[in-house]
Amino acid sequence: MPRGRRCSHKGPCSCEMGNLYRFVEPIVLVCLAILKTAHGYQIAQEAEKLAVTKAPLDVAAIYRTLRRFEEMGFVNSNWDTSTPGPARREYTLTNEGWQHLKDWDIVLVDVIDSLKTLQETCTNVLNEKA
Amino acid sequence: MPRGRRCSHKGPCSCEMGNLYRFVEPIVLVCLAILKTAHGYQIAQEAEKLAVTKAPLDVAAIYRTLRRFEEMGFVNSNWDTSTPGPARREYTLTNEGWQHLKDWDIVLVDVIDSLKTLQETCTNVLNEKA
DNA sequence: CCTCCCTATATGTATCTTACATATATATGT
DNA sequence: ACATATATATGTAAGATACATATAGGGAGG
Repeated sequence: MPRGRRCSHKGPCSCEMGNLYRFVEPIVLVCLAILKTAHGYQIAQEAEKLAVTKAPLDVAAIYRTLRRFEEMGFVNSNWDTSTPGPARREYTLTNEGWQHLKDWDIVLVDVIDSLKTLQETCTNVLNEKA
Repeated sequence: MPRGRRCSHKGPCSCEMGNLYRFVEPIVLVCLAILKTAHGYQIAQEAEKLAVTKAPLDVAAIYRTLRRFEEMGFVNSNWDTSTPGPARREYTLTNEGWQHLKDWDIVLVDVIDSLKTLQETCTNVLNEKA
């Protein structure tokens, strides 16, 4: 989001801080792991619960991530035309996809730990000044 | 960092996960708040303790962030030629800069909270599969 | 003197990611 | 007929990272 852009969320918001990483990749992986088989639109809805910022994930980013995952061998897909409405591309995780989720789990633990240190340092230096 | 790039860090690493956000902006602000007055190179060294990923912050990103902060009114700067060696551009936080740090503190708390939820969900779904 | 390294700032640019707009298409409700 | 929900896909500008490169002052060692 363009820096300084006004959004509808209350208080200082991640939306105004520039293009913060949205963790689309691990969120899509977790949603697929939960749903076992899912299409993009369904993942977009499930992902709202897991969004890292106050803004919902961009569906375009989700579709592109899924296509990239398929190129990388993390998911398999096939068209589902059995239901009424537009056709759905159904995705399921491969073993490589599950492994990638495991890797992300480890990385997330590291990132959270580092962010805690940063945030605590931030609070401390603000308190010292006041 | 290019996706899948090998790095020297042990185990699954944020370096291999694509261009993860490095939180350069809040890190530079915190370093400035700690050091009161500092130049870019000094911030780069202080920032290593606070880096969110295993890789140190890109010094180029730090210099560009400082110039942008000045445009935005978050810091003031002046050249320091009193010491031997190359001239240093000394930065100090303005009141607006301190306020921006406060905003980042709030955003970081939110982001950490959301990431915890994501990571816990990740671990749970991995355990359920195993 | 020359080379190497550290200090210090700055720019160039390819790639990645977000943000948002837009296009296409099927089906349902009013 | 029209709006809305479902569903996927592409286009593109702006933001951010990753890494290379350029410029310069100063100290250590051969």
